Amino acid sequence: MSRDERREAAGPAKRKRTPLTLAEVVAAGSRLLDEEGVGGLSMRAVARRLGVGHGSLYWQVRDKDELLRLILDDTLRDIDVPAEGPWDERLTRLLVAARLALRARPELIPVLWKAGWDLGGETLRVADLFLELIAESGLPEDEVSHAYWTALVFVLGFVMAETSASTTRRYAERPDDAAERYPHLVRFAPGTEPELMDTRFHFGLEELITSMRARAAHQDQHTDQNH
Amino acid sequence: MSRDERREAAGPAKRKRTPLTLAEVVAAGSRLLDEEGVGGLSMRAVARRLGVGHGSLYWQVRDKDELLRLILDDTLRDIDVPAEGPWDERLTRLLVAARLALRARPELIPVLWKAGWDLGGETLRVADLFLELIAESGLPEDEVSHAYWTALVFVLGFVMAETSASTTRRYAERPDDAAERYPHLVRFAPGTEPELMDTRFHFGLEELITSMRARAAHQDQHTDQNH
DNA sequence: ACCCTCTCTGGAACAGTGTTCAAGAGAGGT
DNA sequence: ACCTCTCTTGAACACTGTTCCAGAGAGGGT
Repeated sequence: MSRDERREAAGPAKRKRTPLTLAEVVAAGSRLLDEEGVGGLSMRAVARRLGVGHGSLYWQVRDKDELLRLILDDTLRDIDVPAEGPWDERLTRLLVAARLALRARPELIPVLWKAGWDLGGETLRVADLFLELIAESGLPEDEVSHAYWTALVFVLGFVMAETSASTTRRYAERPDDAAERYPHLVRFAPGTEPELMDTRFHFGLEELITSMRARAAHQDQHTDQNH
Repeated sequence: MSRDERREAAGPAKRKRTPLTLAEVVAAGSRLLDEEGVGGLSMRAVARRLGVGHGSLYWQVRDKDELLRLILDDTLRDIDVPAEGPWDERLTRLLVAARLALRARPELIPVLWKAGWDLGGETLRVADLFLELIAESGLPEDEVSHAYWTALVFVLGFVMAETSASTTRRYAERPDDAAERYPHLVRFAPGTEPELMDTRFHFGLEELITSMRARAAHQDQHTDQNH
């Protein structure tokens, strides 16, 4: 923030090379994350990609952690939702968008986790929108935060599970005595084909929203009785 | 596995020091994880704690990843459930136990994640038990795996969220224009006191199981009509 | 008793990491 | 022309995981 202001006040200065903006660093980091994964995202690699000494990055960014947080915030920028419409439809859209955004860069989930949600403006924007939609459902006030957690946790956990390298399917592939030791795993071993994951996501989402609707209706009934 | 057999076949051999078992390495790793966190859990630190050269560890363990997987498996060992009783009660117990076990060592969640669930015997045992209890609910067969995912994802995401360093509460503490920019966050900012997290966990769990019961009942109805 | 083998140890070495720092280049303002 | 203040650079530091190799030392065979 204060760094940006300094930068703007200084105008379009030209140093040896064009002066290396924060945006460039974040962009390079994002590209590197997409192409090489977290393993390839080192400060030195980012610098190399920008044709810059690795020490220079620390002028734009305090930490590697800060860089990761900025990349996360940038990733959440795309998440949005139509301004009008029924709350349940808008909430569905929001969670679908969140799933897609996180799934594109699942390595950022630990960042979101470690940082304790105390992040950039985009993250806060999405969280606020999230709460707005849930509050709109008509849930009793003290249940809003519960529903928020449940939904948040659902998306986070889901993306984590679906981006898991290999999956439970492997249980069934165990050669030896798998069928005896883990009969239910072998019987129900859940597949992870993309279409299946999609239906599973919407299945869980629908359950979430249905339950919210039911509680909200119950609340309405109560309110009516009181008037 | 094959390493253990080798070890047993060789008998209680005495080398320079007592011969450094796999169990010792895992135990030292676990203690280190508990006391210092993931950051303190380096191969060299484990070796130092055992009074052993760091190269020696690689005789017991292929990787640091393998060590982490063994620690995870050890952590899940405590998870169990009474053999008798109604499925919903047993499932509740299982998920509560899973929450507690993971919460004690949340740093292992990424291990579970990266390893793609393809882990040690304890992990498989728990997953099998998990599926058994869900299947017992009477859910239609193709919905068992859906419910498994939903519940799994709930526990994983929940522990992740609740062990988040700081939390959404901080939103409200933003000094400047937070109330204008994030009104819903400020209004509903969910606290994270331990008791609150407990009720939230059971709230979500109850919703999960209620929805399972409803679907199972629906299924019964269908079955009755077919007979 | 010898010796040989095979398991295991200790420590050096390698390539990599994030971060700090002193030295200095190059614009902007005076 | 100067000085200042921003920014770049590459070396340096303290780590990391992993590999490798010279050996120590016990067990079994002769």
